Amino acid sequence: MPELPEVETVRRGLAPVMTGQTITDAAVNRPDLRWPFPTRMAERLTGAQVTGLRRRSKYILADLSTGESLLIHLGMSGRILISGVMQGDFHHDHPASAKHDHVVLTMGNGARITFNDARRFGAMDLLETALGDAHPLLAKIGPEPFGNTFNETYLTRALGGRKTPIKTALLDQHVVAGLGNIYVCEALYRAGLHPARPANALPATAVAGLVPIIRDVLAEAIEAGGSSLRDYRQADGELGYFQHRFRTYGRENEPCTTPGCTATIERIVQSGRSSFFCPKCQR
DNA sequence: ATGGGGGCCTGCCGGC
DNA sequence: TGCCGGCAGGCCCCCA
Repeated sequence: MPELPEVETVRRGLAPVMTGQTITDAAVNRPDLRWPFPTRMAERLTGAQVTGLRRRSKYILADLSTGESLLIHLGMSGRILISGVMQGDFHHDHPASAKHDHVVLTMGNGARITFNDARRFGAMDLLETALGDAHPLLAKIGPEPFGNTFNETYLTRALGGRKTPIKTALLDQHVVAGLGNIYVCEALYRAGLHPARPANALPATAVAGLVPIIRDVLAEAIEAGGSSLRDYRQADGELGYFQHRFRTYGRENEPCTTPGCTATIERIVQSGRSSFFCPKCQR
C-alpha cells in the first residue's frame, strides 16, 4: 500500500493519540511478519512511554522512554487503525478481532492501535534509539526528498553511470527515499519523461526538474491524506483522496488529461512492475 | 557495482 | 457457483 505520503499520513494520525502516552498493553498475535519479531517484543513495549513519532522513508519510528524505538514498515497491505478514542467529530470504530490484526497496542488514554497486514510483507523491530539510521533496514536508504541533501547535484551523481531506466532508478530507495510505483509514475508524467529513458542519459535540465516535481507530487499527496486504493486508510479510518488526481497510475487505455493531448495512457512492465505513461507527453 | 528476476503472502477481480 | 490466472502501493536476496 504505502509510499511516503501514506506513511506520513499514518504518522500524523498516530502522533496525537500516541505521543506522551504509555503503552499499557501489547498484544502480539503471531511470531512474525516478514521477519520474526524481536525477542520479548510485547514485554519491551509494555510500560514504555512514547516520546515521539518519526518517519524515515517508508518507516515509522516510535521513540520510547526505554531508550528503544519501535520501527514499523507497512509493506504492501499494512494498515494501522486507531480505535477506542474520539477522533475529531467522529468516532471510527474498528471491528474487534479482525482478520490479520497482528499487533494491538493499548495506550494509557484508552486508544487501541491495531496493525493489520493481510500479506505480511510488513515488518516491526525494536532498535536502540541512539543507533539512529544504523539499523540494517535504514542504513542504505537515500536522502529524504524534502531534505536539503536531495538536490540537483546529488541526483545527477546518483543517476550517473546507471543505465537502468529512470523509472527503476527512482523506485530504488538508495537513490531517493519514499517513492513507490504510484508516485514515480506521476512524477515522470509531470516531468514529461518516458519511464524507459536510461537514467544516466537525462539532460541536466530534466534531472534538475525532477527534484521539485518529486517534492510537489509527494507534498500534494500528503495534503490529500495519501492515496486510497483497495484497503488503505488513514489511521483514523478516513480515506485518502489523492487517487482522484492520478494522471497515469492505473489509467491504462484512458485518455491523457493533458490539455490538447489526444493520446491514451499506456502500460508497460519494467522490473516486474507496471509503469503507466502517456506516449505523447512523455519522451 | 549494477540489474534482473524470484520470492515472500493474501485477496480480489475477470474470464471461462 | 467455482476454479484459475493475473494483478496488487515493497523490498530483500541471489545470481550473472
